[in-house]
Amino acid sequence: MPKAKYNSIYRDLKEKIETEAYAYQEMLPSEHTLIAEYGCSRNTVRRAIAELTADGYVQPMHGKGVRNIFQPVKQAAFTVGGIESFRESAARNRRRPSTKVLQFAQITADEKIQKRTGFLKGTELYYIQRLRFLNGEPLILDHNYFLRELTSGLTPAIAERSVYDYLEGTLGLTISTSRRTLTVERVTQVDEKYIDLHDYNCMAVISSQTFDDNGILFEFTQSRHRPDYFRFQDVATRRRVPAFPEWEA
Amino acid sequence: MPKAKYNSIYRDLKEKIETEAYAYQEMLPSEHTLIAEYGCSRNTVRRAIAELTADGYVQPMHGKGVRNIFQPVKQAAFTVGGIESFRESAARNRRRPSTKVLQFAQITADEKIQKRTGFLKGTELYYIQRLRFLNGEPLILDHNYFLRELTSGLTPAIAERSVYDYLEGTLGLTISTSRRTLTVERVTQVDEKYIDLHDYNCMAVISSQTFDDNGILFEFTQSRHRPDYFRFQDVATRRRVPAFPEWEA
DNA sequence: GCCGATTTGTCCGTATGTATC
DNA sequence: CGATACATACGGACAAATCGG
Repeated sequence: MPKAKYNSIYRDLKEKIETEAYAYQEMLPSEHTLIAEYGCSRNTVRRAIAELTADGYVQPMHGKGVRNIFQPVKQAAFTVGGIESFRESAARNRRRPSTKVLQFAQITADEKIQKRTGFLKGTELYYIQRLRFLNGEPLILDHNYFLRELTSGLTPAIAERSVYDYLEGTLGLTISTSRRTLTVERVTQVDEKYIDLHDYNCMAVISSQTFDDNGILFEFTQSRHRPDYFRFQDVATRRRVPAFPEWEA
Repeated sequence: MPKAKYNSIYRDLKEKIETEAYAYQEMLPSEHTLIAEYGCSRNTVRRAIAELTADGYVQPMHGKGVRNIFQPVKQAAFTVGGIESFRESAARNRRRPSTKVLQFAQITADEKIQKRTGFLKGTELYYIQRLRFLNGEPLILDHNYFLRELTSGLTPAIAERSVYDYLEGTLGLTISTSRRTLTVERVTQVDEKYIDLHDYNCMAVISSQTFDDNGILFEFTQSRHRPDYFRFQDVATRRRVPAFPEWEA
């Protein structure tokens, strides 16, 4: 799908970095060099580099060059940036995924659901509760709410396989932005029933609202992870702080 | 610091969105309109919009316009994107921060520290252990390792006030990228000693490596948060899956 | 269904500023 | 100081998606 030039340059550089064609801390070729190499404009090279920066792969330094700061992840991370289905994320971590559907229902949002999920009261939804296994061990409990209007035809069989494949492939839904919140919550009776928690009394919880390309909220999911199999990674950049004079006093 | 034009447009639009000058789901003015409004080029407007998109504030739709998808956070969030000092983050959440220094030492990295922090064996470091209070309640336990070579002159007094102010202000260090990992870990004896955990037996743990603008790792921090006061937010975007040849047929 | 107007997406070339060496 | 490198900004061109007539 993305055959844009900046994207192919981005992927090419990314692969070179990952395969250590450039050493850690080494400078990448200058923009000027890359322009010649890829036969494109400066803007296009800069855009590719901007994406690598956002990924935490490189660090441009004014007047000096662009430094490779990529370090391969030693330990498998469960969740990293982007929006991924359970199957995609399991595959990235080389684990065998499987799913058991615990509940599958058609419901109508009430006040309580509105407050939790963001779907307005009266909205027609699917509610799905699923247990997720990695290499045969139950580790994640998912509660999904899907907007029926945009996800019609969902079945337990699809829920067991891959909802995202169905939505993107069969229905042609375009998944766009997702707003996620990560918290740590006490275990519930349902958690305890299905997941062997050892002596943990907390779960790592990712709550997310997902929008399609029309900006319509079509999914709310609460994904409850057993702590020891949970890891979330992120790259942040420093922003200059705007100034709050009253603190200085 | 950032007096760049795109940045002022970004901040202006951001404030308008936050103060609901544009309603949720409403379209922003078109690029053409914004160009006239701000008296700048199209690229400059587009760059500001790109930043708002990365923040999850808006969603550009090809051929249609740019939609406002910002929803104010109901519950105070403790940690969101970016690199923030404890004081900055407390202020953003309108809480009164205070800090007690539990340990302050000069150490040399050994094998174990190298493995945990990424500092090579033999590196001269400061090790600081601090207890963080919000509105007088102890909620966070921080373990910091700073590279002495780049952070010389640190004292317990500075550690109690603000290390970042000292590094950025006095030393002129420029903080750049940070690689963070979020996990949930069992409480330690030290956690229990200083933080009233109720019956939680886990902590939310953010481990981060921070680099300066020369790409040098100068800080490793492990920040252990009491679960009920912890919240992490994120906006993700769906990346097109690279190759489905059958679609092209 | 076609066409044209609007809007965003991609790409180019150029100019100027600023930091580094 | 000049050369090199990245940062910002401008203006223009064409493509692709959407919408209304």
